[in-house]
Amino acid sequence: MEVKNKIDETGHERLVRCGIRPSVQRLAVMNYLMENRVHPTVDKIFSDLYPSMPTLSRTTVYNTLKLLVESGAAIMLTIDEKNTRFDADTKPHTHFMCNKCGAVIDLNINPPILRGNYIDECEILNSELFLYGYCPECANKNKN
Amino acid sequence: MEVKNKIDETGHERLVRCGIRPSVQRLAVMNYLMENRVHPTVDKIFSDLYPSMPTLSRTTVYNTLKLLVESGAAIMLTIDEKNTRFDADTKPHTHFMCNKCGAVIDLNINPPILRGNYIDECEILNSELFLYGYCPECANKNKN
DNA sequence: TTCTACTTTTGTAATGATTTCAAAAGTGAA
DNA sequence: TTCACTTTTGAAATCATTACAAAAGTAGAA
Repeated sequence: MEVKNKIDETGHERLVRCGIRPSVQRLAVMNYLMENRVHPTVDKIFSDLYPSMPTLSRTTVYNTLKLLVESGAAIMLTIDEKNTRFDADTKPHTHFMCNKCGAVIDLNINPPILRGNYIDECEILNSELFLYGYCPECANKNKN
Repeated sequence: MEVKNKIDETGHERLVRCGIRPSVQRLAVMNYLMENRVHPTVDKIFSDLYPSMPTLSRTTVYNTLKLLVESGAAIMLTIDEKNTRFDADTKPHTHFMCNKCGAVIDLNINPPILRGNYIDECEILNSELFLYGYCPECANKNKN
């Protein structure tokens, strides 16, 4: 079985590879994303980093995440209607969101890779497969 | 070839079938969605209906769309990061958004139907396949 | 080292979508 | 017609995100 979420780069290496100058703040956000694979929201990232970086600004987190996504160092997920979420895993994979607790989880099924195809004359560049339902914990609670 | 977006119900029938009392405003929103299959945003729906219903409130459009989605009379799409979009077609189908002009289009490919399956112990209730790229018009413009 | 130009961060204010809420209007049955 | 209930309305509040300009940081040249 494939190792899930394997990362063979440090945050610093990822930034440099993607052409991003590694400032303290950018490194903190990049490392946070690589170490916390729960698809965190902006607010989660900010409030987790803030205690150890009390001068950190929310705007910087927004700026940095935008830069990471534009440079291909992370991806943005719109699976959660309420908040944008971010993921350091840039390889195509499938996401699941629990309707009850809101957790966003990576699933071990491959999404259809359609990049480069034309469907109904539309040129496909990328695809997202989002699944919704109950996560293992909430599915169990539901049975009782 | 399958007829795309075939509708065999009136807006009134759809509301009743879904257990929604058909007020003037609800009927207007339901009919608008059934007649305008472009996955409109809340604001688009409101501003198109407003001229012929000058007492209509934006809040009513929000309330009504929420009710339609909860009752299964429409679906909500998070394909567009900026605005929630709505679709009267509740059958599983695939959506495409143009990276350039922002148009959201139905595609003639079937998304994987996973309802009822368990994947990585997650109970799947529904799925969304979102594709991004260039729509026919924008793909052509790109070539010049 | 100091100067200078450039990049990045910061905090506040603005924006825009959505929700809250309570009053007003509408509806339907007795 | 009254009464209880549902729905609509519009204003205010909320919340995520963006704009912006000042402050801070950085790095190379003199």
